[in-house]
Amino acid sequence: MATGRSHRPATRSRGIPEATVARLPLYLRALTALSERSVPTVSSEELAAAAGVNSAKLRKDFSYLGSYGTRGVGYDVEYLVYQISRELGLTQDWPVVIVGIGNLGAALANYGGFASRGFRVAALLDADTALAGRLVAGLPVRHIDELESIVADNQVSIGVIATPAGAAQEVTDRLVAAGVTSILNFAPTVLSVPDGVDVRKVDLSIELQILAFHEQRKAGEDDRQEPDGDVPAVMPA
Amino acid sequence: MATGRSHRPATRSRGIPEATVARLPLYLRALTALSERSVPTVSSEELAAAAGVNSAKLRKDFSYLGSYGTRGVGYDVEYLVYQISRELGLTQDWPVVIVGIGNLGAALANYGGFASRGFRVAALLDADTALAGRLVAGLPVRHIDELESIVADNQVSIGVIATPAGAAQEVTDRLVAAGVTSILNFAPTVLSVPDGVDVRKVDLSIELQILAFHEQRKAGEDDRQEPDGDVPAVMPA
DNA sequence: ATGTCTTTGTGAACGCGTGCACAAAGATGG
DNA sequence: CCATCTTTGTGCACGCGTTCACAAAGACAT
Repeated sequence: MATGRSHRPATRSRGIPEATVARLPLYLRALTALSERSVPTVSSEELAAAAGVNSAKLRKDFSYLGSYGTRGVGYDVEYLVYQISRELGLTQDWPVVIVGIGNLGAALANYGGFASRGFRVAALLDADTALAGRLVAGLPVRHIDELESIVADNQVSIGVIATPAGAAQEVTDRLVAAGVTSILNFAPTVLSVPDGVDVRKVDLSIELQILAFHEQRKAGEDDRQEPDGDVPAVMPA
Repeated sequence: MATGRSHRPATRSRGIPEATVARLPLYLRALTALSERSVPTVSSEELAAAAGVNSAKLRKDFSYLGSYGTRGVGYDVEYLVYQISRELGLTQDWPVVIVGIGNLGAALANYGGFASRGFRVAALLDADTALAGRLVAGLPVRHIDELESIVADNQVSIGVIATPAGAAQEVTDRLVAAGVTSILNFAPTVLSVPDGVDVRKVDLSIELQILAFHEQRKAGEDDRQEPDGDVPAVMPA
């Protein structure tokens, strides 16, 4: 999982399991593709294949939405797109600030997947005064000291942190103090936030390390290059 | 979780639960920080706090490694760094290719967290001939048609996909055919791969949508702006 | 109207992950 | 050597998530 949920013990939000919520964007993406091809209906089997999940799981997920499929036919694509979008809150506009306009921040600013899903980049912020005013993805980079006023003026509730690890906690504190209640963290640090603030993290290096673990295991099955056992009884120094 | 595991039903790799594997990089990061401050030992309580997890969970995780703490004292930092690194396969060198050198690909190429963890960027590939030869993070961008020879010559087993969604499956097929068995996918598509190939995905937009869901729920608790009920008995068209 | 066929929605069982709580282990001091 | 104190390692119970398998629902043809 490229991600960890907040520490709170799996708060089941309004009866919709967290695991289901995490899959809704996946379904939405597949459904949007179908919608663009003007496909009127899909069966749970087809949609599950497109989303890469088990069909029973998909049906159960939709049952939490109180979603209405038609037995013998399937689900109405347009209706489902609307339902899921509404459930995820994508029918409203979410202003977002991105802090830290390095390579990653610029990539995020340019990422098309945001705008098309109801997310609007309200501002790009960076501590580097040399960057100030430069256009990235058509938006001017503004200085971090404008954070508080920008968050307040635009009613920003979601912040994206793409700063170096060292700056992440301070930026978080300022975002939270300014009123942000959801944070997407790309910096490789554990952020501490008060109750009521959600943090999701994406760590590029962690994902790669998990892959390396499995890769090593695969290699070890074919030819184990390790002479001694896998769990040697070596004592620590 | 920003991530989904491969479809295979939770293959417990050599007795180490998948959930534990996903946390090892987290522990490693915290331990590395302690190591740099020359801290000799940590208790499970301290380390758990630094990693943002429950201490009992951490102790159980380490018990899978056959790890040796000392009762009454804690864990030896250096020893644990070594153990986890070895377990994750980070003591060896992992050549990686990055395909798609747009904003995101460039960000990944520049990301310091890779090199410091045993990952070496063997090559940057892009289909755009205009990019060919340009230096990104000190490496020349090479044309996608060199993929097969580069993978073979460098024994690359891990590929990172940062292309647009439309190109991702084709790139995947070529990577797999060339011998890559682990893929980290940043493109917003479901990739199909043969058995034995691991795929992990990171979808920036999905994370944001999950945050939006919780954000909406929070807002709904204070003042519900929706006049009708949350689960209206509206029939599909 | 009736029968057949497709597909949904869900009851139930199972397995994994989590966290409590405690016994065992070892360090430390007298 | 013994007592005390700290911290690990884990047995156990609980809850969430997943999957199977099937009954109910509806479409469609005759």
